[in-house]
Amino acid sequence: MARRVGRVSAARAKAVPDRRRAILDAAVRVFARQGFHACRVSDIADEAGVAYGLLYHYFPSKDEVLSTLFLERWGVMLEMIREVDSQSLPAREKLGAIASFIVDSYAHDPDLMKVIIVEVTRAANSFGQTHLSQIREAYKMIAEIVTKAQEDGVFKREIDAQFAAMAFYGAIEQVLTGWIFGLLPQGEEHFERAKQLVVETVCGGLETPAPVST
Amino acid sequence: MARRVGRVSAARAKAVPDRRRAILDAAVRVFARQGFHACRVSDIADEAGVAYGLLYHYFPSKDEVLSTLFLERWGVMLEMIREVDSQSLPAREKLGAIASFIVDSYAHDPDLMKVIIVEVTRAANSFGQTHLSQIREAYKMIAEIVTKAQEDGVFKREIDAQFAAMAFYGAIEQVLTGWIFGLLPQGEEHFERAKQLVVETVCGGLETPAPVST
DNA sequence: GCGAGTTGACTGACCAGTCAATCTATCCAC
DNA sequence: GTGGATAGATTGACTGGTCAGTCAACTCGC
Repeated sequence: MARRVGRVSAARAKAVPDRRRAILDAAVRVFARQGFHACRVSDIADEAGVAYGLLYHYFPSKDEVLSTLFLERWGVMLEMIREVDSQSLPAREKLGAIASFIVDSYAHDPDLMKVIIVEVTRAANSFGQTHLSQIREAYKMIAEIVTKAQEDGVFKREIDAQFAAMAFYGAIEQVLTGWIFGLLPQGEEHFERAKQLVVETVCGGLETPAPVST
Repeated sequence: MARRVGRVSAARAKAVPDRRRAILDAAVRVFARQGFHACRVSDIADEAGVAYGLLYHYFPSKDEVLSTLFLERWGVMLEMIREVDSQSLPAREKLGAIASFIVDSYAHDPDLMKVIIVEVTRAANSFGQTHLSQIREAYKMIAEIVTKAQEDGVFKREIDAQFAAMAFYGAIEQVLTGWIFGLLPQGEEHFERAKQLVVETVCGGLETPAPVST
């Protein structure tokens, strides 16, 4: 964990290349290109321009490299959802913020999101199992937003919040998957549109028919 | 392919155990339990109660076993969608039939659906790539149903049909994933409810606000 | 000259796929 | 109906290649 070296005045940080970071960044590219199982540790080392053994200086195993990548990013997302959740906003905007964050994450670093989704989030037999509690945490918070909206009468009560959360998250992830597989057009405007569409579609189906009366 | 032996009068078929089938069935259980990459070919042979080498008598490779399982089932689904598509039904009912079929498939053989989803449909770097055209075919037909409904004015036009198809299919697959991961309650009544919820949610969001006028 | 950082050849385990041997059902010649 | 031939089904020990992880040696800044 303790990455700080305390050796230099932080200003000269550039001069000391962060090999650990280089390895993580290289791993993202390699995992995205070849997949976790299909790639060799030497592929990561080569991509990082680093000796094979150095990876084991910074990480105890190949698995741990992927886990680190996942936990880093997923942690940011959980924090973001928690942040959004704590504010008092309409459910539609909360869900919109979450959709935005996920889509922006993809737009900003498609490889990383591909790796997280393909190798962790959807890998029910390997890392998905290992990090189930983290993943579950996200679903839980989304479900809470839905429950809250149901209590406020904004969302229909007959739709189970757990299911709604799954459907919402699933819709987003599938759109990302569409981009990952190259099945859906990408680009700034498509990303923006996707955010709206997902929220529009899912919230449209969840909201009570007559938003005027009570 | 030619499984017929022509040796017996088909009535005594029971006496001739279908090893090929036994291997496929065993593979489903093993893949579901351990995952494709984590299991060994000998695990499949053991589970099928068959010698190691026999698997290679019926299949050219371990990969081919999984591909066979996927193509068998996915083919049935494509045929079913095509069938539904050809009838003249409201879009909501068409999508409902598709959701029903997928959920029923899971209810009927959870292991098989788990394998198909986890190891193929969502495996962007391995089998998902290999069978992309098959997978794409399903998305395409769902998108066509949406397009048709948009032309009829039943669905909003501002939502891209491709995206809608992805969101719809993604919502279902995520609900299955919830069951697979043990995050969502299972059982006959939950399965029935899930069908309604997915259709209700997604169609609710896609349909034009005022279905009365026009 | 100390130690963290770095190197890459090597090892041990694992496992997909091969193959020669064995088994069994069916058929035919007599 | 008996023996033997034939071919497909079945067996499992073995091979070859792969690759995660180890470790002894080297570098270099302080």
